[in-house]
Amino acid sequence: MKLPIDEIDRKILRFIQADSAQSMVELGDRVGLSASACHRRLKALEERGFVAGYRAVLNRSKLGLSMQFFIELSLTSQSDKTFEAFERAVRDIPEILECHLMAGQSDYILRVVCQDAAAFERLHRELVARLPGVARIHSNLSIREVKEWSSLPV
Amino acid sequence: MKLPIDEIDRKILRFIQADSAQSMVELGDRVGLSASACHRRLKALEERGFVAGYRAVLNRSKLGLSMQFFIELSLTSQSDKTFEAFERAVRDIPEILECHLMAGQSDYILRVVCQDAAAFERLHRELVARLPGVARIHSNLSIREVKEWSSLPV
DNA sequence: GATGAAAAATCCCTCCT
DNA sequence: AGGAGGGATTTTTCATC
Repeated sequence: MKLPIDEIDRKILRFIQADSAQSMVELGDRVGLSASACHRRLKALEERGFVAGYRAVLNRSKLGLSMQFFIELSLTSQSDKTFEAFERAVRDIPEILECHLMAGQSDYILRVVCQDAAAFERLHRELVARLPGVARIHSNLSIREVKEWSSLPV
Repeated sequence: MKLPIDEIDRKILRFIQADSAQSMVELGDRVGLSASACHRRLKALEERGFVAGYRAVLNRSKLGLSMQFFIELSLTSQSDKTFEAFERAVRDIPEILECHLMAGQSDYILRVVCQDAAAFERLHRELVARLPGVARIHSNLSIREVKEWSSLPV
C-alpha cells in the first residue's frame, strides 16, 4: 500500500470535501486532469481509505433544529463498566450528534441539537441527566456558528 | 412554499445523510418508492432548501490529523470591532474547523485538528494565542470520538 | 506507471400513462 | 406514483507517452 499522495490528490480531496456532487468532468477541470484520470485517482484514494464516506448536509434551521448545545459532563466513577454503559446509552440518543471522551476536568463533551428551549429542557432532564453514571452536567448554548462545515486541511 | 414534509421525505433525508453516494434505485428501494418518484421528492427537498450540500467525509487519521481539541476562549472586550476582527481571523485559519459564539462564561469555542503535540503547540502559540482580542484560552483534548458524524434527527 | 480518448455500462431525469 | 426513453455521466478499455 503506497502511502504518499501528491498535490493533485490533495486537490481532489479538497474539492470533494467542499462539494461531492460535481461531475468527474468538473472535478477533472479543477485539478487539471481528464475525467478518466481524475476518476482513477479518486477511486484509488477511496480504495486506500482516505474517504470515509459521502453525506448530504442538511439545513438545520429548515428542519426546526435551530438550537445547539455543547454539554460537558463527568461520571460518578472511572470504572470501565461505567464508561461503557454511558457510551452505549449516548449512541442511542439521536439528538446527541457527537460525543467526545475528554482529557482534563470534564470526562465527556456532547454536541446536541434541538428545536427550542422546551425541547432542550426535556432532552436535558429526561435523557442526558438520566444517562448512566452521570455526576455533573454543564450546558453551553451556541448562539451562532461563526465557522462551520470547514474542510480538513489537506 | 409548502412546509410540511411527510415520513417518506424524512426517510430520504435520513438515508442521504448517512450515504449520499447511493443510486436512486437503491434509495427508492429503502424508502419504498420507485426511482423516479424518489428522484422527484429529493429534487423537491433540495429545491425547498432542506439540503445544504453534498460532501465527502475524509479519514482524519489517514491524513495524519489525529489530534482534535476544543478550545474555549474569551475576548478582551465586548465591542463589535473586537468580535468582527476575531471572527474574520478565525475564518482564515484552516486548522480551525468550527467556531461557535457561546452564551455563558466562554465567548467562543473552537474545534481544531492537528497532527501531533508539536503541531498543536505551534498552532496554539502562533495562531490561536495571536488571534485579535484574545484574553483567555483553555484547551481541551478529545481523547476519543465516542460518537461522530451522526445524522440530524429528522 | 500514469494519461487522454473513446467505448461500454450505468444512472439521471423527463415525459407519459 | 410507476415505467420507458433519451441523454448525460460514470466506468472500463486501450493506445500512447
